[in-house]
Amino acid sequence: MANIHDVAQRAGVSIATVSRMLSGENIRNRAAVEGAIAELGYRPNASARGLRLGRHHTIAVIVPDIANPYFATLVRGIEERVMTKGFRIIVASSDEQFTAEREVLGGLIDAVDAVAIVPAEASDRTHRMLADLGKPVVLIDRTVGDDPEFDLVHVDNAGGARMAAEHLLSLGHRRIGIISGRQETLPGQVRHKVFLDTLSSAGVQVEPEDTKIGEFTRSFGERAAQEMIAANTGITAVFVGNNTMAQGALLSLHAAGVGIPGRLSFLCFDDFDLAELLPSPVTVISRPAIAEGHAAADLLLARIDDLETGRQRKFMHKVLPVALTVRQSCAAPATS
Amino acid sequence: MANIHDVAQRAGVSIATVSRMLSGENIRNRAAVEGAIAELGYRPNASARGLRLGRHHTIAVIVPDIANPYFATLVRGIEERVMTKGFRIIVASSDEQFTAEREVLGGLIDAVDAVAIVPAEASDRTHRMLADLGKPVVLIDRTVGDDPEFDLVHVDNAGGARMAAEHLLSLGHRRIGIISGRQETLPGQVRHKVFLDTLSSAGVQVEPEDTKIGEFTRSFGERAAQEMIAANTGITAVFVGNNTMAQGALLSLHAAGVGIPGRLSFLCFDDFDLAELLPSPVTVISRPAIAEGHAAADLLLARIDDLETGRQRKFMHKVLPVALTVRQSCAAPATS
DNA sequence: CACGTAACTGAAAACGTTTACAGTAATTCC
DNA sequence: GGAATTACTGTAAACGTTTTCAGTTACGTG
Repeated sequence: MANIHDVAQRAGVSIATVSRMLSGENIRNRAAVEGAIAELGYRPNASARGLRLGRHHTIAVIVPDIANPYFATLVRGIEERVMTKGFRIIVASSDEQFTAEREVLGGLIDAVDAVAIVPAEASDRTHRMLADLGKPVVLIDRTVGDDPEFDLVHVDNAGGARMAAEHLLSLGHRRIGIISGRQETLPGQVRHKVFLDTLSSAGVQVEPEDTKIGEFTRSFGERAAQEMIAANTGITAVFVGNNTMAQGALLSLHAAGVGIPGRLSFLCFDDFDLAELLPSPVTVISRPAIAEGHAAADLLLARIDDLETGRQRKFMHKVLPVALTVRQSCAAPATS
Repeated sequence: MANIHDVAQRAGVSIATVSRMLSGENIRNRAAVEGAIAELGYRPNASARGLRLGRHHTIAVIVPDIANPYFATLVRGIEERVMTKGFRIIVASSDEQFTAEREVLGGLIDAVDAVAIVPAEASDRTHRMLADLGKPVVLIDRTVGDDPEFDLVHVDNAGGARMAAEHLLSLGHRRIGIISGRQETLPGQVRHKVFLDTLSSAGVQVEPEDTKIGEFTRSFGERAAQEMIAANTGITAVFVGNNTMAQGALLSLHAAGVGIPGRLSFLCFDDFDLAELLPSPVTVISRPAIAEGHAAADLLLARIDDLETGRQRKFMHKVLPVALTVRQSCAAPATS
């Protein structure tokens, strides 16, 4: 494997001249150096460059679980965008554990230029940990602590929840259930609150027994739906806070023979594969995961650029639009 | 950010002594060094270590598309396993392009210890490119070139295809269609061939007009199913070579109002989310993506170990079992 | 006590690259 | 022609870590 010394010797110049040419400076005998590089198949050593420059052209991407389709798509969006600028991504799954985040980032922070993270916790300790990294950070979907010390990208949770509530109201639903994610997370809290507030301003209240709050997991969705079925409180519609919980809830409703939308209208935040092929194709608030990844990447790349040019810029808060995708899982409540 | 010089100064020893202690050697004043490390929050610089050692504790993982649920799960399996050995993963999506693979690997090969790849091509040029990397490589699912110069992990394509054929035969199907992936790829070829051979040994032939071969994509699946519907040759069952194509085929069949299994029995290789919730829950050959990732990681970690101990070992070829998961998309052909 | 050995130490060099500084040659201007 | 300026060069040091080699100290044995 050829190094810069080999190239310099072959071209009859110093290693400094080779390096300069690679950095875009003019040199006298460009042809000889280019020829040597091609003949030797030379590529600069990334570790050496990173060590000398303190810049690695690498982004750390931390998500709860790379196998989750939403996060996988988000990562794809980030990858696509940073790749166009010669960057690559290191990926790690946190399993919603702060300790995993801290461990991973501690071990690789001096080999990356910036961090994109879907944080496990909204806590002050996460806030501090991220601030102490001394690298640009973009939060995705969720906030940490109180100070606006990081860039943030998220979808229009409020707008989506409002659309969901209005859709169910417009169909005539008045006894409505909700399955929400953890209230310490931005998506969990905002979707929940805005859905309730929108109903409330139309004079509709969601009862405590019709409210389930827990993890954004499939198994929680299953359990929540099972409990609602068992409680049999007469809800005619349910709003589920994300697609993973919704998949679990659908399994339970199916197993219990609950007809959708005949007995229960069903609407969830986030789309998922084959939603349109289910017995009652699911009405969803759909979001652009790829675009969200692109937006996060753009914010980080801009931040990295700022570091090099010495520019100071305020923290950005970017909100991506969502859309109501009406399929067939919602109908007016049965009159009997 | 503290470096090893800071630690050495604070502990009153040389940097060599600090380094030795970190490498597990005995030193006289261990307490002082450990104390200095803790007080300064010192972590070794990964780039410097990698440069000096030529070892990075990093694995490159190249898959066609990280947003594809199967590959995302595979990557998760790899991540889980290598992480237990202090390794991390750099991920890139090739979009089934050799040129992307070559570009990505060229840029990061000196920053990683090994490569796990689902190659875009079975070609000699891919074989050569991977061999020239001079690092351990494990192929996943697909082979390259002819020589067995790499470790390989794949699922039991032959076993799965055989089970699929036998299942349809046992139900009495005699006019059967097949939608297969590219024949230059191991999964595409083996699943196709063994399915046909199994039918053939029971005296059943698949007609050319009932055979569709193309990309392992959803859109190809859609198109293939559309063509089969339009051809209306009277097939009573179809076997689809993977889950992505199957999802596309299901969309087309649904749109055309083709009843499953009433008019057409449907069976595919690979499972997918919510398969059991479809109007006719899909019968699949299911495979263990996480376990496949684990197996690939284990082979690579063993290879890395070999490099350090100087051990020579033959190339491994690991085959993971698949299973027939019977749901309700297959029935005996209608008698009318 | 003298000698040999084991255990540890620090200085220096290595890994591959970038760049500051001093030097040289060529060009331009007065 | 001489002085100033520009454009380029190579040497040496930097980045943070690991490890070789030479040196020192402590211990055990005859």
